[in-house]
Amino acid sequence: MKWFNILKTDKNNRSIITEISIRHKKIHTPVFMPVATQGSVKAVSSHDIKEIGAECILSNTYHLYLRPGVDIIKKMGGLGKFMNFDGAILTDSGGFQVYSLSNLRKITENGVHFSSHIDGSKHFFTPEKVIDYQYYINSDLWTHLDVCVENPAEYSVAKEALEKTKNWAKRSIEYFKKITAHMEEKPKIFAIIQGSVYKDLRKQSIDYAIELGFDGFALGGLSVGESKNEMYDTLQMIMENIPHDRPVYFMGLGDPIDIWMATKYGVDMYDCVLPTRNARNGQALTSKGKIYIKNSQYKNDQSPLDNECSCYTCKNYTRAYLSHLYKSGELLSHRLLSIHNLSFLINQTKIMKKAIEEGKFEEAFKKFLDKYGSNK
RNA sequence: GGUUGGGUGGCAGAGCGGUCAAAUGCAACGGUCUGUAAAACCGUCGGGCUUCGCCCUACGUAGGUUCGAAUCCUACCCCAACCA
Repeated sequence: MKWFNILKTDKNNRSIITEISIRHKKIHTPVFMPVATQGSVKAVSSHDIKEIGAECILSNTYHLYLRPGVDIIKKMGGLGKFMNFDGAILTDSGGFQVYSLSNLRKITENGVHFSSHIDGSKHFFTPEKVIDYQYYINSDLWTHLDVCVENPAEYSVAKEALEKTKNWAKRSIEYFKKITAHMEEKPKIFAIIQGSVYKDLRKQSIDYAIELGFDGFALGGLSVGESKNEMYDTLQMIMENIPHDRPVYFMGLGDPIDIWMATKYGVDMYDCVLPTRNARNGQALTSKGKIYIKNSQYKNDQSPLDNECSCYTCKNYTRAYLSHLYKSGELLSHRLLSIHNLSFLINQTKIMKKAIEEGKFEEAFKKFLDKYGSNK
């Protein structure tokens, strides 16, 4: 049986629903994957994650390597057992930390030298080591070490980053094949597509990923400084050049409008810190747009965060209470807002699936925008 | 009743002749966040305007000294501690 199955495509655009089967777990796309950087979707328990309906979460090799250490995770039976989550787990390679911790690292041909953001200690990541670490973490979907550059990037800078990324991709998949050869239930590995906003570079990146035989495409180097229009243009160009015979994952996308848009272009998978981070910072996503729960207008508001939402938070608590919790610095506000925001995004993907199923994606998208508002 | 120390913006609390519409913190108000170094960060915060500046009202109250007072003097009103 194939592990990646296309269930339905919309006639008028590239939106698509698929089913991914990975090591006895199923992922239905389009899918939103909550981010559990350090083996925890911040503020929510694994029980909450399941209840929210997340089929897959994303964790981070770099962070788990530094703390608690991948050896400990291995000893605990892998990350799923460690954090008591039985859904699928995708791990980011640490490539994003190459970008976000740019002042703490040095890239060489062979890998990346890091100073730990925790204690300053020195570490060296190679493509092979990162594969090893994911083996210890025992995630289901792996990514290779890549070089992510901030936008806007000079062509030469983007090209150089891509060259390294390609080189590392090759080393990664070769080592991946070796290390997973004995495994009965093999994980899958995604290529990270780089190339900034440059068409020839992106094309080259895609072609090379196909040539090397990666299991999926992870679109990197987007939503890292470029304008929305540039991002959409680049995405469209990428999607026109990508064969959809394997999953396409847009790394780090979480704005609801962006997810709708990317799904229209054919993307299957998303992850983002936005719903959880913004929840902790007092912002709730609703079908009528985002709201700041601390704003004075909500302190007397007896309605739920979102009338159209049936998450645990919306079923049980008022905006007035959430406003009070947030302003009082009560930790419960983080949990309740995180549960809601994650539920909101996952619910959006459900709406998308249904619409694609019925061949009405465009209408559903328009309906969403009409209510949500097209202002960011 | 006496002595001493105080009364500063919503609160706490600096300032003790001009650079003060008044530090700082909190509160309040608004915003940012896209493969998490984030329960973080950024604005605004006396009023009014023709708003990269100007005008008005303000540091308990009322007078006074001074070119100039939140800052010095006098009286009064409060508050705190101590002494009768």
